[in-house]
Amino acid sequence: MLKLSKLTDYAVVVLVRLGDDFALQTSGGIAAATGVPEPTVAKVLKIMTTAGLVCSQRGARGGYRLARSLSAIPVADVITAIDGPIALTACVEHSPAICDSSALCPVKGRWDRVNSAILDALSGISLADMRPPARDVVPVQPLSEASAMQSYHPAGASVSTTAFVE
Amino acid sequence: MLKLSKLTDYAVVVLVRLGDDFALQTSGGIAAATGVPEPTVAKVLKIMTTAGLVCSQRGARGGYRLARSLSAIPVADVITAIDGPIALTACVEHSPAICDSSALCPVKGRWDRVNSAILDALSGISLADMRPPARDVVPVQPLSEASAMQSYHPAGASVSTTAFVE
DNA sequence: TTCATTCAGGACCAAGCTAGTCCTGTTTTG
DNA sequence: CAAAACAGGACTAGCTTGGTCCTGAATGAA
Ligand code: FES
Ligand code: FES
Repeated sequence: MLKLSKLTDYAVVVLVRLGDDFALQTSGGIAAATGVPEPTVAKVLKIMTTAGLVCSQRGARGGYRLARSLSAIPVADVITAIDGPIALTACVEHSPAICDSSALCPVKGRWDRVNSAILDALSGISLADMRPPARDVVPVQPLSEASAMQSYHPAGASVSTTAFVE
Repeated sequence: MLKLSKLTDYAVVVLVRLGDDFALQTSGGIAAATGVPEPTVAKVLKIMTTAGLVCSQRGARGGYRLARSLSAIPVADVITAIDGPIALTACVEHSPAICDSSALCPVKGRWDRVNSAILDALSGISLADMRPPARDVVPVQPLSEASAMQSYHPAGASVSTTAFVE
């Protein structure tokens, strides 16, 4: 369906939030600030850490911090981190899948163009571009447990619903 | 995973095949010519007909024919026909889904730019560009110069599926 | 030291979607 | 009428995603 996974959507929200403050922020704090469920925030941040987009600090008073500035993180990086390499079809290079019948295929190698066009588009937009123009930055909550969570639950924040009618 | 559905891949193969001949072609014949399983070809063609990309002729000696020339069919149209409107997230304009929490969402409306970048990329490439090199006369339009376009990897590039193998 | 805190890394399961098949019409030709 | 081909769904198995949870390791503070 040419859609992004929900986690990617969450990731952008979380990363943008991280970009609001240089101090270490805990996953719980981010969850509280963004309204994204804490376990999900944690999951996203783990992935982001593995991908090298954020740095983590363990232990008490630990937390996360951006590894680079928002403007240095193209959207493509976030997508790649979560969804894996951008490969529209199994036949683009870098794709993990291998085509058995490249000899027969009439469109062999032809998706690469399309794929790189999209890759270029996604590489040209950074997370800084995803940040709200002038938004009231919610101050980092030191520790207050994430109880008063206002659920942001992107029921629509992502592509979940299936009401796609032309 | 930011991937296309398999059917879209099939559709391109089938449409390109249709573009090889102006005569009516039956789904069975196309299946034989492309190696795509006949039921799948039929399914794809039905969808294409509904979308108006091909014309059909019922009855004995019936078949399918392109409604427009390959060069007049952007890849975006095929994707839209099969996967529905291109909407990376539920929050892009034109998306049928509605975001409940647009008031809270930190990245509200920010995906639109990403989405249209991709839409532009996909609209700028036509099926004629997807034809095998031998018949490919139309140059691809550059969308953004990001670069070193990744040269195709002839080997290993391929659509998928074992169904292609006889 | 000992403990609370916080991240790391998976395992796990339910739900939704995709791919592929099949079946029952309907239209057209001969 | 019979055969050829498309029209339009219904249906199911399998995969992927989303979301939760559990155990363990690192860190800092009491
Ligand atoms: S989640 Fe809908 S506006 Fe962002
Ligand atoms: S299907 Fe693999 S090269 Fe086209």
